Amino acid sequence: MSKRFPDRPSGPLKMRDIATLAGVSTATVSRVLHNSPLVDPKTAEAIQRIIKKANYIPNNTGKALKSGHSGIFGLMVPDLGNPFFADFVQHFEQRVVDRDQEMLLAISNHRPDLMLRSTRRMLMRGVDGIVILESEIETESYETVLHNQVPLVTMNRLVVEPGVSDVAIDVLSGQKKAISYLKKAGHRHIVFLSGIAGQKITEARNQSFLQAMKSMHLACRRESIVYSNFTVEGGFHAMETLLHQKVPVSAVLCANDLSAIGAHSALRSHGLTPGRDISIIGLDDIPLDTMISPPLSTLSIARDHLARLCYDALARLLLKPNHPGEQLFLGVDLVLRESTGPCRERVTPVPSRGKVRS
Amino acid sequence: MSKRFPDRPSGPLKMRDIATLAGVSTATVSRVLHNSPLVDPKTAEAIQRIIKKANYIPNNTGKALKSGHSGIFGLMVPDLGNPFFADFVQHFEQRVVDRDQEMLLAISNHRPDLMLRSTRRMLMRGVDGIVILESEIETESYETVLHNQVPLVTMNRLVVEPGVSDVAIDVLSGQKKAISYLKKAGHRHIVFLSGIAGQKITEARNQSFLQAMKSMHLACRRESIVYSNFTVEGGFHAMETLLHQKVPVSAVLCANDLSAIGAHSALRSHGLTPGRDISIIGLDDIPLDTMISPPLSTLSIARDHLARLCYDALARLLLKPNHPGEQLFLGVDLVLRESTGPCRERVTPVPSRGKVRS
DNA sequence: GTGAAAGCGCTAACAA
DNA sequence: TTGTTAGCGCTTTCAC
Repeated sequence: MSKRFPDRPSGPLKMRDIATLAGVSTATVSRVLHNSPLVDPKTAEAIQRIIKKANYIPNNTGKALKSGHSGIFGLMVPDLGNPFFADFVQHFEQRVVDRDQEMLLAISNHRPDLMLRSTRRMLMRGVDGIVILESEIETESYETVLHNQVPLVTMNRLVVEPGVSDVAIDVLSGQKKAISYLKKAGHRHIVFLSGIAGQKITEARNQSFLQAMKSMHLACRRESIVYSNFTVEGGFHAMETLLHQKVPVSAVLCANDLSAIGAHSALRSHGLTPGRDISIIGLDDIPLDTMISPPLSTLSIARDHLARLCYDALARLLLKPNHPGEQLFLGVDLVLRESTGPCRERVTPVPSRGKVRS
Repeated sequence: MSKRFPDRPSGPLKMRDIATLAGVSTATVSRVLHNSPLVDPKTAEAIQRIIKKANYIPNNTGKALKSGHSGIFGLMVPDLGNPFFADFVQHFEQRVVDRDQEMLLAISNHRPDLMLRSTRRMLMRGVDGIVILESEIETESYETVLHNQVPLVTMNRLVVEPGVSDVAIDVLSGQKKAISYLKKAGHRHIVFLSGIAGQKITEARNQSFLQAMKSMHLACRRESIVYSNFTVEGGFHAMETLLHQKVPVSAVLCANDLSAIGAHSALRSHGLTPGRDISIIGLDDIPLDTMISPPLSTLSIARDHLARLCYDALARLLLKPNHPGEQLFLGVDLVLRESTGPCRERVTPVPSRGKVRS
């Protein structure tokens, strides 16, 4: 690609150069590069040798222009600071490079303007498909993608259209697992430390939380759901508020591990011990969970599996031109560590008699 | 790029389509897209409107083929699980997209074979330049790059050649800051929890540690340097070994924060308190540092600055065809938190008199 | 101020 | 079995 040395004889070698060196046409070289059986083994071997010796690296730009496929996939994640996404990126990259394709990475930071720009840039580069790990997608950016007929895989949007598949975490069943465990451990006052207020996904998860509670015959009040922003700081503040307001709470289910760790930290800073005084359950299962004390119980999401699901869904869209799109789900596993334990209900003991509103 | 809908009228719009719609030639459309002053403002405006309405997105592949510049930069990092690299990637990406360029990310996992393959793939995609955050680069992969005349920026290699610049952390001055502080705090038995045995960078850092100790008039013995692998587990095991062998140690300087956190954890699991019984100083300054208890003192590396240094060095190589390459350094700051404190020398108290070998 | 045309590196009919 | 050739989408002289 580089033309940095216009004074030099040539710059990087082109197929033409190899062809000339070998005394054949570019077509033959191209065939050799694709292991076409149509070429004389002797010629092929000779050309292979020349390619090797000259250290020729084919220029994919030409190929992409011709074929209409770049072999590049766009991946957009909100934030690499969250180990969950960092890990996903690693798994996705591995899958992509195993197939000699590439990954164009964009960080969206939950910002619609960045999402739009990144989407546009990806389309300009001629990506073959896009995976967006954002559930709140602005219609505008989204339609730009659709309009350009590039297959898209989203996460947790629970919307499917032709050319657009979605992979969602099966949060409801996860919440049921967690709440079922907590109930058996004697917990009644369970709070959901949710995501960002106003987002569709947050609302959906609140609903599934309420549904899960209901299915376990546990009551909820308005204070049973508090909002945060998926960060440690956010979880810390949410928990602090909860404690200051003396909301009855013996267990907290969190929207993700980072906010759970924030809540964990808030508890400790109040002299409370997670798992003894108040139980905490996160969602994701990041390495950090086992590095804090006591280690965090969580609903584990298998990132390798998730990355595979996304990649394969994209591959399927790619394969079938008018694919209707599909909705996939990934289950989660309850991983019990030490931030959970039997209920002690220290904060506001359940009165022995009288009206308990919850 | 996509030819997924061969049955459809066309697929994504090309410049030709816009030209036809506007009743002009592709040359004019191209000029408009580049804000050329040579085009009639009225025509320009009309074309702009059409582009907007049709939601036309130029195909960069054609442009790249023509110009010889893809506007794509390759970034290779060893491991996104390390927050240091994840953070670097975020800063680098931001810098790249601010200039409407792209970032092709590859994870090398310290594996020479992956590094080589990734380098090849990047060259095939016609990247304009490459940044490799690996200090141990196999000659083979490296020469492939050089041979193809793509500018390269490496990290901590301390080797510079035409077309190849290096950005290095000024570890020596950092170690001096740390050791100076520790000495003032009364520490004499300072151990360096180093990197992977056998690597060039490890050897270099060992040497600078010895030099720093010497400059502070502190003695070293063979046990003053132990090896690890930059991970939490590695740091844990190294510290365990140190404790089991009853090596006299009152302070530990670590090769990075992750291994420091491992050492921290090992201390705690032995009932020792970092900062009180043994002091620990890391290197990097990752968010995790403040999430453990007691929080980790460290030598802070500014990732935003580092990313800028790398990007700008690459830009400079790109600008000047026969650039000789440059060696840059980034300083570190000692950040004191609670994993450091006055010496107590509990493990092996200094004898009041007699020969002290260290 | 605008258009025609060549060509970037590669592939794949089609010819030979 | 191999070569010739026509483009893929875009830029950019050069001519009008």
